[in-house]
Amino acid sequence: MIVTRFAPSPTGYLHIGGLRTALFSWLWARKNGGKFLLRIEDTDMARNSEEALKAIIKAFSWVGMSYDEEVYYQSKRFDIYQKYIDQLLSEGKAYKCYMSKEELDALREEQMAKKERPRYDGRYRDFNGTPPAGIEPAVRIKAPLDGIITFIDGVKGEINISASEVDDFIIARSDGTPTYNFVVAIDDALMGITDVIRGDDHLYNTPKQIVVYDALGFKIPRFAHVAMINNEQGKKLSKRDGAIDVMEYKQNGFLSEALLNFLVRLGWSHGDQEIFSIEEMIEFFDPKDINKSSSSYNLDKLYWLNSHYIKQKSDEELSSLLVGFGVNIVNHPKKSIILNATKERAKTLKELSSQIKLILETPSNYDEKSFAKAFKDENTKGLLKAFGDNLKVANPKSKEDYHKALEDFVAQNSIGFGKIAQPLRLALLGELSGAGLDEIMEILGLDECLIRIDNIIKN
RNA sequence: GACCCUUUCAUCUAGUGGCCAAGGAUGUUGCAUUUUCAAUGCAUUCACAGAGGUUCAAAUCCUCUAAGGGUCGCCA
Repeated sequence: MIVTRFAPSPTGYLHIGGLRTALFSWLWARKNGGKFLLRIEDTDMARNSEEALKAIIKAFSWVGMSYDEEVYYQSKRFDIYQKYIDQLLSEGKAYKCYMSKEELDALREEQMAKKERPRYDGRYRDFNGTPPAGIEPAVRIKAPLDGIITFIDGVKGEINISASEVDDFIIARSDGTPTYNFVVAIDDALMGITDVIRGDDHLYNTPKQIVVYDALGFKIPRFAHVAMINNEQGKKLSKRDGAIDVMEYKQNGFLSEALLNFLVRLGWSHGDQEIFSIEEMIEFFDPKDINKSSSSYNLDKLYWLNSHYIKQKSDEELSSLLVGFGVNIVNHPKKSIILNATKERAKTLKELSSQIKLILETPSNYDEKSFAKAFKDENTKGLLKAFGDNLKVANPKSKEDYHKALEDFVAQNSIGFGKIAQPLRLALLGELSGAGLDEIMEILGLDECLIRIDNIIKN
């Protein structure tokens, strides 16, 4: 059984980098009929934010990634960790360190000055004298002193880190609370995680966690470290960058399936295929096909994907999605004509909603430049009026009727289509570009068309 | 500074020694279509980081160089 997990710390919003590794983990579990767990890494109480936690769960539900079992909170599992700290202490695999913060800083500075990699020097590793007074000790684990820590990374291949690079790191702070690398290893082992898929900023935590696995006699899972996503400037995505908060994509009118499709192709591929339904992602995903190199994201492709998925959506789905963008056509009798007229020219739901609003709302004013352009010919108003009169007589019903009315009018007056089309569009939409005139008029109906034509003539 | 990772078009990528004078997609530009804007179709543009090896043969293997990234907390 494959068990994967996503283990964010609730210190910021979920950004697309996190969403992508979560997606990879989720796909791998679903593909194998395994489990995908959600675990909140909140051991550092001072830095937790309730809001951030809610945002993460909200984002998960938006994209439709379901997790198994309940959400695990590390802050509720301290007694478990304590047990293992005591165990390691009594087995002599961990020890108390009485070094003060100041001493530690001094040591680090000294090592930096000598151009060495800063690391704990092990001074309390075999200490059995009288501890200094007034200092609450932290607990450190005994890391191997020599040799090489090796693991096979599912993405990068064999990774070798010499043991001298891994110091006796702290597993419990002086206030008794356990630290990240310790609890991650314990939880992953206890929860039976078989595949740890995470960002490669954790690559260096892996040897530390292996030290914990070994000390506790746990089985080491498979690791797959996914390279980072960079921003368009090729720099690391920052959590503070509001534009990349997952929920902002929703607010900006992106469909979750477009975002997921976009993310799955960032660092992963399946031949030349670009469009993946969720089912196909699950079917084809394999961590072995994840790229080693980091990638930068490119909004153009997301827009392309998004318009693709907008066109795929049913009228029912689209119209209910649009409610969130201030357009309610759920029960509109001409819903499907409206959507057909507009969805081809919208890259986002936001754009779609404003296209629809343009049609549904009677224009109250006209852009000066556009007006001047469309009405630069003095006869234009007269032409529009004549067209309105013709319409009244023709009494068109369908978009074919309207089309015929237009054609007839152009033929009768021997003018180019553009002569009437541009002013008419401005009259109907208040804009010079947008949906086809036939469709717009069918949606509006004869009366509203005449009102709008009349309005612009009076302008 | 030390250690680790990475390097194919502007961007995402295919590619595991011959099928590659490098394929797909987005973007660009052009043409067609059209009442506008789109959409669509067709075409166009653009890359193996560099230098040395190994080999009959290298984008693919090896070495070095360069550039980018990551990590060095009683943060996660």
